Amino acid sequence: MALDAEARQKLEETTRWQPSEAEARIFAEWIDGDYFHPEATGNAEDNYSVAIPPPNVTGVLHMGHALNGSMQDALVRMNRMKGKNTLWILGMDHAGIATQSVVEKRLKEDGIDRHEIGREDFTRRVWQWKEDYATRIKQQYQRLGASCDYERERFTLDDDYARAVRKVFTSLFEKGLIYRDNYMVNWDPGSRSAISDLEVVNREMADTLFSIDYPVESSDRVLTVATVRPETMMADTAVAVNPADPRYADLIGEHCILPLVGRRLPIIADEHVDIEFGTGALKITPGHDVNDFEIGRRHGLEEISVIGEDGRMTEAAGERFAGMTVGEAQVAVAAALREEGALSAEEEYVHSVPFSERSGERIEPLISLQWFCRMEELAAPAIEAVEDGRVNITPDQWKGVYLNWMREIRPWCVSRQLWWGHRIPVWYRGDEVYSGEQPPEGDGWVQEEDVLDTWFSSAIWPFATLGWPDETDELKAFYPTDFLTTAREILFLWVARMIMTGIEFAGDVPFRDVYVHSVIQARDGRRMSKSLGTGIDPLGEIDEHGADALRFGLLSMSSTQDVRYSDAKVQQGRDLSNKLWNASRLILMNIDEPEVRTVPADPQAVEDKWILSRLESTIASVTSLLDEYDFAHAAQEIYTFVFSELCDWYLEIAKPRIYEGDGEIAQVLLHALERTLSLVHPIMPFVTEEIWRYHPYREGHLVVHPFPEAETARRSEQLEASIDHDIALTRQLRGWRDMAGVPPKIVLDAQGDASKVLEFVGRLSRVNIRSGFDGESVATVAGFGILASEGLDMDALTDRLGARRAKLENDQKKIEGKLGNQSFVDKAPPEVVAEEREKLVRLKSELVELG
RNA sequence: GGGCGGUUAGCUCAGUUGGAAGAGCACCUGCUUUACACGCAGGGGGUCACUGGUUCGAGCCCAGUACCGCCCA
Repeated sequence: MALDAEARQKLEETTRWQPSEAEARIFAEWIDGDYFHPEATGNAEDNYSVAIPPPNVTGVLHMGHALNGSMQDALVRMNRMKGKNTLWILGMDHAGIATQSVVEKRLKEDGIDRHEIGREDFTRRVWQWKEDYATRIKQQYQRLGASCDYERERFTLDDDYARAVRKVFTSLFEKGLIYRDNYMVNWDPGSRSAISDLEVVNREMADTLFSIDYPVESSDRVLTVATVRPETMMADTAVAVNPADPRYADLIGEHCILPLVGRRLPIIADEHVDIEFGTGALKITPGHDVNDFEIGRRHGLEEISVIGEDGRMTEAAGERFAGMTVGEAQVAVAAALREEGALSAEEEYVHSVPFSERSGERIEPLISLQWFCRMEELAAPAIEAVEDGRVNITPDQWKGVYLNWMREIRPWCVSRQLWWGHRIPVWYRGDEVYSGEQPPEGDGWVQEEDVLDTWFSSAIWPFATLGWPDETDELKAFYPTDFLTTAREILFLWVARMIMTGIEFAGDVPFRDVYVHSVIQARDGRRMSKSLGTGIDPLGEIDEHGADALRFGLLSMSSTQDVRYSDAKVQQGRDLSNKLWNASRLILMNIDEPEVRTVPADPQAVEDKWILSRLESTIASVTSLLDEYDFAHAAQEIYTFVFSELCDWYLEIAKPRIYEGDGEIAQVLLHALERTLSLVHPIMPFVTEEIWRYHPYREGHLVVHPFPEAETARRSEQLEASIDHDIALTRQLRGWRDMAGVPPKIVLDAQGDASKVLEFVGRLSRVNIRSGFDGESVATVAGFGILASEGLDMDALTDRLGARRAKLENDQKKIEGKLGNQSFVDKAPPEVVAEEREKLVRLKSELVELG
């Protein structure tokens, strides 16, 4: 099939790849073709599936999603092209605290407080928000080209999903792993909720360190304690010293008196106390400090709370301070102590202070009644799964990080004092507590007000999205999934928990491979963040350079370490898409479809064999790089092949035959183009699909075209080396011309045997090589005698030849020194020594040529 | 405080088992070569953070120092 007139015209006038014109149209074709929506048939062993890390419905697509999506899509597309039944599960996360707070903030701008409108009305408004944002996020993934199954979109608060969550909770409850306890939690006064350890960020802060004298009972002595939080002293229930500290050994078991309050505090001994810090005596406040809480539990101390959930002092703080904010109380307590003469020192102290990642407020450690999940039993098999390789974590170092954390896992506080989320399936009636998937029978039951931590529902994402707990066809076909790519910051929050629940509830690990990708930082090396204003909008980059360019750029800048966003890499991607487009124009506009589509196993032209060998080598290496998740090198291999080998050399070498209408080269080119497009498609889907539209072999969309499998029979290192030699000669001649200042238009004459090199050497270097010229050659280059010509600038040449000679002589000296070293010759492997000798020979012959 | 990672060309980054350092961008010199100036050809540019050690040979291995970053407490 030759190009029809319309197609030819389109190719002729489109001299640049224009992503904005094509991308939406192409994506619509993929959707119409239903390529992303597989039947739930077959089994997970043969099929390929990936569950997207569900983006939060709080925001829009950011660079992290774009990177993550590019990686997943590359693998998903490659496996789909390999003919596997492939599913990429799409969905969003309700993101409890985050979503509730953005909606709350929005309402506040309209002067609405959520407590005024009530739980039901509030959550209805959040759902409305969710609908808007889920639609936007979905469209943004489509802009990126993500080949998710848009018909199987899931949300962590859907009815079916909620059923799965209740089932998991109830089952853990019945196993006794879920329990309710008064425990120290990270209280976030901003969201008025407990949050998990993993949602706390520590920041360096300068505070005042107060030294307070606690008089020892029936003695003249005082114990001086140092604290940054004097306002919590009303909750002190002991003073602790280190048992190994000789200064206080005699006081252990005695009591001291709490200033301002007058309470008797036992003086206890605990290993935790740092002898070096302050005076070595520590006030113990089990109600308001994490470490003190544990010391208190060890010694059976009373737990007093003087700070309420609103961040204000309670009645228990005494009427002098009750109702004050924590900050106000600190000032008031310090003043009162000063008045009493109990404050012996104040100094500045820099330490690390916990803040809520969500609300940004300082965490108030409080004791409160919360639901917890005990983790050891769930962690054990999840540790094993990584140890024995059923789950493989790449890069390797993260495996160790995962294992360390899992081995020291702590109870997980799963309750949150929010409205937006899965309401905990527990009901109370008097002292009775019931947990079940459905409300209990009978009257008088009241459901728990709290909701579950968002991560409790995301923890079951890979199987809950497939219909669990029902035994669906989807589960059978697509669980476990194959691959998960994630940012390392959610390795514990999310990945570890999925492995635990997967094993516990779905009977198998949730995925085989976890790839922890790098963080793309802002151009200046800072973190990309909305609040810093350092974010780069992927949609803006797509508008400007095209989705293929962004995908290529992100993949090639990704690495095992954090990297700065590189505009140059995105431009490289744009250049590559343009190059593919134009190389294809050259081929498609000048070549007619051959009668036979196959390419001979042994084509006549050596350059044809060469490019086919290079193509198959590239296919082999790109495929294996993608298999080991080395996206950056895969992208670079493709770039080098297309630019350097295919375009700069092969197409230039082949041009005369292209224009002559050579039959064999038509076969070679169309074959090479078909395979190149297929190879590149997983990384740059749009431009390749668009080019494929014009390819005479096209029978359907490229998105489902077979992915090339490397044909080893076409590969020949020997052949590659021989063409590489002629390429090197060409470059040598070109370099010499430039050195000699020969204008590009002038064709030089050179004395030599043209049959010893391929035709292109003379053509591409613009040197007319033949034997039998009259006249003397002025220089010898690569064995050819260059004849005098009007274009030669002999002075410039002499200067530059001198420089070249100096460099060669220097190299020669180095190698001779090496070979003169007896122990090198004796001890180095013979092939290394031989190589050095060859190098020396080459250098010497080039020096001779220079004259 | 514990752990991990980084320091290579002006910039951003690669460097497989130790054999003498690469890419892209930027820079310089040419080129309206009928696929592409988002292009082509040629070129300059590095005490591989520092100090010791192992080795015939170290960017790579070992020990230490400095600075930067991340995770956990």
